[in-house]
Amino acid sequence: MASVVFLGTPDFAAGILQGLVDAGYEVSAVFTQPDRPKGRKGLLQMPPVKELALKLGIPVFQPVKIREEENVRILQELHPDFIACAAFGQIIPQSILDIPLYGCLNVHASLLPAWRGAAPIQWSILSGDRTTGVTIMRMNAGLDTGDMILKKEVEIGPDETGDSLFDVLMADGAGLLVQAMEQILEGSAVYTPQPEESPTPYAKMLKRQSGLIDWSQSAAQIERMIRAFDSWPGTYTYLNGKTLKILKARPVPAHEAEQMKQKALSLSGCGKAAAGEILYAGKEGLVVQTGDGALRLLEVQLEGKKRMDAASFLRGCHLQAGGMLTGDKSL
RNA sequence: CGCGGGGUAGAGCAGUCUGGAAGCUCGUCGGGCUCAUAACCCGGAGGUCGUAGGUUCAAAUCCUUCCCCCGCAA
Repeated sequence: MASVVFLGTPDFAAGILQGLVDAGYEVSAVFTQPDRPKGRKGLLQMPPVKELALKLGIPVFQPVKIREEENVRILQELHPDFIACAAFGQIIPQSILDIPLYGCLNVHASLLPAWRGAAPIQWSILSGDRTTGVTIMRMNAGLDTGDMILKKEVEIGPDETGDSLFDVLMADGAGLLVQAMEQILEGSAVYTPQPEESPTPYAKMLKRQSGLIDWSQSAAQIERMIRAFDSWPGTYTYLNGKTLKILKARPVPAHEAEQMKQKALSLSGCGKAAAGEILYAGKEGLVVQTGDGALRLLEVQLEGKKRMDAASFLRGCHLQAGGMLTGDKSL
């Protein structure tokens, strides 16, 4: 059986690694990011890939920079048939790409050339794509621009979240990677160059702050963001200066939204509902005005509190129509 | 010792500063009103106030120990 060196870091990568091992490949070493401080006590925590590798008895390397000569030499001495890479988090230099006999393969969670970059899953949901998928490619020096070997398309359901899509693409990606390796070994693999231009913007890496809700966007857009960013990086807004995470929401049908708006306006007696204004808080849930349409919040979490459904939240919070959710903590 | 919020009835909270009868909203159970109801009215059940000590005539409340949950930062 061919020998493989695996490069990867998060859960997604661990799933791929498991797939390789299950398929019977001899994984001679794993490279992953260094342990990082995590959690409230700042304890060092190993990346999921390291955890799995240790369990499987595979040697683990955690270079800060894999491109350094020492690591290149280690890889050379391993004489891998393949290098398999999934969400490693570091750029792989040409000197390493040249090492494996059959090339350096990457599992990328989009249908390339769409959504090149670090967060393809979230970006595909966020932008409202109906489908996405996973692509196995032979890596080159560019960023997710290598020749494609296999692809699998996956539907994005109306309730799809970043997490649920991760699970699906991880399983499919693992299977597809194994399949691609088999094809390469028997010489039947077909390498398809990517078009130079991607049909989408770059899937930029997300930060915590990416999850701040802009209430002037449409209800549909915000709802997609909530699903796409679940569970990382999550979405949030501010209520009376406190962080309020929004975990689940649904757009309100137009006619219903209009009714609530009129009622809210007659109560407040002034102007018109602003984006972020709470139109309704009561038995029908918690409804917020957006730039286009209204959004019903179904599950929220105030800082310091547990996540809870809107009804529970309102019981303790005594919110009223007219309150504001804002992107500014000081308001 | 990174910063901070919290653990009170099945759920969500108030009460803690200024010790002195265990409360609120919802749910639940029973009854009533109603053509009817998730609406309204009346009544009931349900809590070792996270744990272990301490102070006190008296502790949810003050002091100390420990456990657990959560937000931020990294």
